[in-house]
Amino acid sequence: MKGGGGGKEPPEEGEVSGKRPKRKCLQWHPLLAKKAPDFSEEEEEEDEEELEKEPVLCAESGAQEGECAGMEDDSEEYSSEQRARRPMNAFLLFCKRHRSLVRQEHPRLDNRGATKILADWWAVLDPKEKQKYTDMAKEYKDAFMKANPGYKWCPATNKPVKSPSHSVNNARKKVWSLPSNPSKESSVAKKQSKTDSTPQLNFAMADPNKMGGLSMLLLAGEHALTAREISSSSSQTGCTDVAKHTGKSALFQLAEISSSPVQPAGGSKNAEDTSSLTHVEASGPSQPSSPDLPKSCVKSPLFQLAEISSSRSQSGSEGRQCGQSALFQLAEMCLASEAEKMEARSSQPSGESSSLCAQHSSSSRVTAEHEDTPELPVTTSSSSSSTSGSTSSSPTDTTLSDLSPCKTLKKKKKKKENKDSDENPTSPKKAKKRHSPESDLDSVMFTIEAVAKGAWGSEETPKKKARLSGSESSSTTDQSPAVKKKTKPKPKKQLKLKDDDAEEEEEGDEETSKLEDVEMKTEEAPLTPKDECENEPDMKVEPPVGVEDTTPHCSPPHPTELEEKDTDTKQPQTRPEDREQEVKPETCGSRKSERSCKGALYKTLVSEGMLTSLRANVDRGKRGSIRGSLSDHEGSWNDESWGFSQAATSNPKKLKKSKSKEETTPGLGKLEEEFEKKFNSLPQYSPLTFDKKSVAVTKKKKNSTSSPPEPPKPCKGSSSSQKKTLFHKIVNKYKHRKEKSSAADKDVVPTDPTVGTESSPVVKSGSPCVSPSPEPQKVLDTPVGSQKRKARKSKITHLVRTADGRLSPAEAEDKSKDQTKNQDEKPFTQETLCNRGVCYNDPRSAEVDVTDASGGLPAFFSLAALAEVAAMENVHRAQRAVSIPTEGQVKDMAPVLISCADQ
DNA sequence: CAGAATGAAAA
DNA sequence: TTTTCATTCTG
Repeated sequence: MKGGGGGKEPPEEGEVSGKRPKRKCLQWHPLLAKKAPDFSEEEEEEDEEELEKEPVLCAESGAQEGECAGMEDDSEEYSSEQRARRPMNAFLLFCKRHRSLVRQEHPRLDNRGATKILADWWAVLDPKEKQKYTDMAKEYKDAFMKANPGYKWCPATNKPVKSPSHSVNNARKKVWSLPSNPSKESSVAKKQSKTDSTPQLNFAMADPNKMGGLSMLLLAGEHALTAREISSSSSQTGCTDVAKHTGKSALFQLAEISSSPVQPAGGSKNAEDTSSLTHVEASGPSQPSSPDLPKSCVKSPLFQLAEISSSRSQSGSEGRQCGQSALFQLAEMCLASEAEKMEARSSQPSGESSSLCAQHSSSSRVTAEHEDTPELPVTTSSSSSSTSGSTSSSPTDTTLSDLSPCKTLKKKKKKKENKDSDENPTSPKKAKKRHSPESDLDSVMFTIEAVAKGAWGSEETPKKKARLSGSESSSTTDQSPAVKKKTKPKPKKQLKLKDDDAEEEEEGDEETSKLEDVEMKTEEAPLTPKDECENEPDMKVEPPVGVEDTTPHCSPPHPTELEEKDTDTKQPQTRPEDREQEVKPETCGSRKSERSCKGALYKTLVSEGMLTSLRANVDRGKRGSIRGSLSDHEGSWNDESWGFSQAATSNPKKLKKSKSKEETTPGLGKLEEEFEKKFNSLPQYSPLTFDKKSVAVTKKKKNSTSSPPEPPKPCKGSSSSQKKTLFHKIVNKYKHRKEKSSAADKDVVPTDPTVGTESSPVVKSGSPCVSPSPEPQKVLDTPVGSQKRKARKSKITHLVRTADGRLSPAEAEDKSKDQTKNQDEKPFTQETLCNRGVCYNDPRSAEVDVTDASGGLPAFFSLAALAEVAAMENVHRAQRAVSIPTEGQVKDMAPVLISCADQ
């Protein structure tokens, strides 16, 4: 990463200090390194990763790293990173997957606290579930090792050994990327090549086509264009910028490709699109590349455009022009057949934009675009639809295609779907949506701008959302996006955006478009066989994304939940888009440097929560919906997936990076993607389950039973019945734990007077049920700080325990903490149960809740108690947001309550 | 940057 | 057995 070929340094810390900068970097692939050098910080990593892939390809083709990979990796990346990060263990995977949930539940809780909770959860987790994570971790590790044959866990020691820079670096790189391996290994391993090769190859395979093709195209185009650009043609201008960023574009492409996790099929649409694009290009500006592009390349054109736009954004003035040009290009591409028409149109816009370029104009446009925005999605869908006629059957379609490419492509890729069939259906829709030609242009522009801004990620996310939400989302929009936003459980991520109240309208439009997309997606989904499973889950997940939890767990409350979900989903969707819109204007308006703009925008978007929310939602959704089913299929992920992942992942990366801090998500390279996929497939347990568990535990503890630990069933399964089972399991586990901890229990406090309070933490926005908080209870039950681990030196201090077994001061402290937590958390537990059904949204009502809590439910609540709680929650909600009718909620809650009671 | 957790690997 | 380090991110 860091090093990336060219300017890699930039990236993170460059060499960071000797060791790793700490950045969060996931294990993205080193491959990317090449490209991005210039770019900035955030993207750098991503880009690099993406780029890496390319290199990888090269490497594969040749000796491996040969040039690209090897060089880059070795010299730069390695040096900078040194070694890949060690693969996460099961627990870490679990943490990664659930941390967001925990945080949501307990917004105030800092990570450490979250970690503790997670540890508790982990402890409670059923063996089966745990096993899943363990297996995943193992796979991950195995894959990693394949990639990095000689990888040593402890670099430090090793470091000294080799030349500091290289050897170490090598190790460091991301394991994932193959290329690195070879180089790394060079010293060490000689061995690896073969095993590694396979995975790598996969990478390479995917990459080369795409990457090479794209990059080549881009470059060629750039050159050609550059010359022209200068002249003025809008479209071409874009190219020039592109040239600089080509690398990036390549990355993007990769990313996109990668993003399409699963199937290559996605290419099909792309291919068509590309073809259209190619035509356009050919007709227009640069002739060269387009024809060559393979299907895989197809996307590339779009990407290129996007990239271009992005690049332009980065670059200052030129960038602007470029951006416009990019838009034009896109339009052109789309229009391909209609190129002429398009050109005419484009020319106009281009003239405006290009001349003024700038953002000034952009701002105005943006506003206009907002209106149009809805179209975009539509367009996207349409684009996908137009499979057959690469050139684009109708102008409208073409336009649509333009927009869509990004999104559609990604989606498609993921699915791998076969192109045509899917596309066809969609196309009609697209056509519908498409407004006037002009609008199309606008939309295109919009998209481009978005891209430039960094919306890319956002765009993607929206897509996902769309996908997820699918039918659901459609309805949802209305509700109260505002509510959630406001609520924002977690301040940070999700909601920065808040600003956007006004945007709601837009959102609605967008949603509609999204909906369409969704439909498209849905259609597509079926197509892909393998993916179907995954996809579906994903789809589901997505919807939830917006929402906090997916409901699976909470089956009972459904009605309300559903509504809420919808709303939630909406929000998320809206958010991103909103964000984009908002951002755009801002960024556009005052763009600073291109890059900064882009990065900033992107970040903002992400930070705002679009990304995060997405991620979180996704996770939840997956976990909820998928849970059981998905978890297992990892199966092949090692080689295949890796390969795949490598190929596909890009999107996520962006997200990650951008968000990296926040969520992390995808970011990785292909591997990562795969990894992520798998990761996502891992069951996510809703807090509820834990809560229940914890609750149960607490109760049980009291009882003292000795029930065996068995775990009942993993949560995965079904909701209602499962709940109970889970509950029991949990209880059992807890018992065990408690037994272990024995003395500590006291603190726990089964009762938790506070119970009522916590709902707020959940905040999360509305996540309906789930999020709420299981943790607390656990905390309560278990001594929070898991003292399990021996204390490390440093830790030891606080651990002191009295001989009695009672809390030592230290423990007392812990307990106190716990109590505090309890207040926050514990209350949740009970409430959570209720909540889950209820779904409260209070964003942060913790305070309020507390008051409520004072009322406190008894540890176990009677229905009445629950009802009260629910009522309170409702009230809160009403205050905040609104949307949810209290009465209705209450009704909804009833079932939930009942369920709780049952438990 | 420490630290909270768990786990895997290395010393 | 003890250390490192993987992830995440607040303070």
